[in-house]
Amino acid sequence: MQQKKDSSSSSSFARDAFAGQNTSDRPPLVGKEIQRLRQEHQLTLDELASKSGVSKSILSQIERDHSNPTLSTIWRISQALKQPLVDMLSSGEEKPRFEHLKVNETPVVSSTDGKFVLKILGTLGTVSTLQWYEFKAEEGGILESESHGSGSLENLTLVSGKLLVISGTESRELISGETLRFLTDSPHRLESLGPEPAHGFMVNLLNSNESF
Amino acid sequence: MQQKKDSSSSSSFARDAFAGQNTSDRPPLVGKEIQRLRQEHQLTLDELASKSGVSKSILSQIERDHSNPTLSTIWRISQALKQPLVDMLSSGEEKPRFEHLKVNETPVVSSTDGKFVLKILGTLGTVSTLQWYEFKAEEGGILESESHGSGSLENLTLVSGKLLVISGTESRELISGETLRFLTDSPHRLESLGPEPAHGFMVNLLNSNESF
DNA sequence: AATTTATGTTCAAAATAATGAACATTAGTT
DNA sequence: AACTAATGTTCATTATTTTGAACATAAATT
Repeated sequence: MQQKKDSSSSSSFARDAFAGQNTSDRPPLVGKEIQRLRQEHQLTLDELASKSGVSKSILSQIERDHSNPTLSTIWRISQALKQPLVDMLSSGEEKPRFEHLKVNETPVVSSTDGKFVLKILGTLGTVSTLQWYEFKAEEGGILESESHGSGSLENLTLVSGKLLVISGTESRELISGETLRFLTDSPHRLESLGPEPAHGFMVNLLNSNESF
Repeated sequence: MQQKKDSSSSSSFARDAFAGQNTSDRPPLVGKEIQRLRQEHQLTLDELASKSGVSKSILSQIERDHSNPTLSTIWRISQALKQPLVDMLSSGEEKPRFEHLKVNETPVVSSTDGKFVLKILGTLGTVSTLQWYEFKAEEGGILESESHGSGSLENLTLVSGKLLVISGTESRELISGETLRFLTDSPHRLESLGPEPAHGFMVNLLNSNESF
């Protein structure tokens, strides 16, 4: 069962040359994204190949969008890069429209007793889909927040101190240097456990997925 | 690599029998989900085949998880069913409420001399449009970047230290507590002026098609 | 410069996903 | 029941992905 094997152009899949923004009438081009992630993790093709179990050569082709990977292949790569498969695919796809998203609820940040201080570093445009903050909280400082709407995601990185995070029924304890991401489609709460003040960084993506 | 063309079980991919919840150590099983969507739309295999351009027979196999579809195949199906590709894949995957990155799991990038260290905090879901970092740079540490594309915006907040920012022909000096936003549609460079190490956060908005 | 070392790219072969036609099965009609 | 229409499954073939090894290229070392 062989046939031609045109060696120069390889598969008919390759929309040659570039891997720009997906204009939404073609499957997403994951090559650039995979390459970016691999390099961020400081892995070579060989290393990623052995981590993921996907051969080096096909990795090379996928990164250059010369191959049309199989679901299981993409999945194994995403595992090795510790990246949710879905995120890897959505990178090029429909870019989050920052334009008009209905803000179903303006996030209310309630600082209880002044022990929890939020510095608002930035918001994107007039539409609140993205906000980021620096926070400092002395021992016992508490920040309680309402739901930010379904699909919203909070990203915490702790520089120093200890922080207890409760979302829904679950909770986690964060120590210095760690990062935690969690859904904020329900009320949640941050508490500085001390003894030294908690200091960190927070990025909120609101309604990032939409889809409803 | 062995083969054997076992005709009855077809590919080695099929994890036989069921397509239940993905326990997250296998690629997602999309069969059930695709079948559900097709039936919701009241389409027969023939109809979906002609709408999607994917052959009826492979549709049948995919629905029963007897095949390991190609990215382009899944994409064509998702288009025909008017379903965001990403949603189709995530159906089975139970998304963890929390993603907890321990200290040594946070990807780190550093300059060649090791004086400028970037911790990559987030690339979730928005990968190509939004990235954020924590950085630490001892005196003399330098980070040089290419253009991030037109319309890209970089946001720096300095927690401590002094930082020189050069973008294009302009430059600014940042001191502790200050925030700077600037366009990164040209190569740019950050330099820690010391004497104490520069420490801060960086948020990059890439190519946000926004009119400026 | 010559040799290694590290990294990415191509090549022939092998595994397997995709196709169209034949087959099977069910449901509806006469 | 027998016939037909509708739907889904299997089969042989073809088209492509995937692999491992050989190759290319650049960077580092002798």
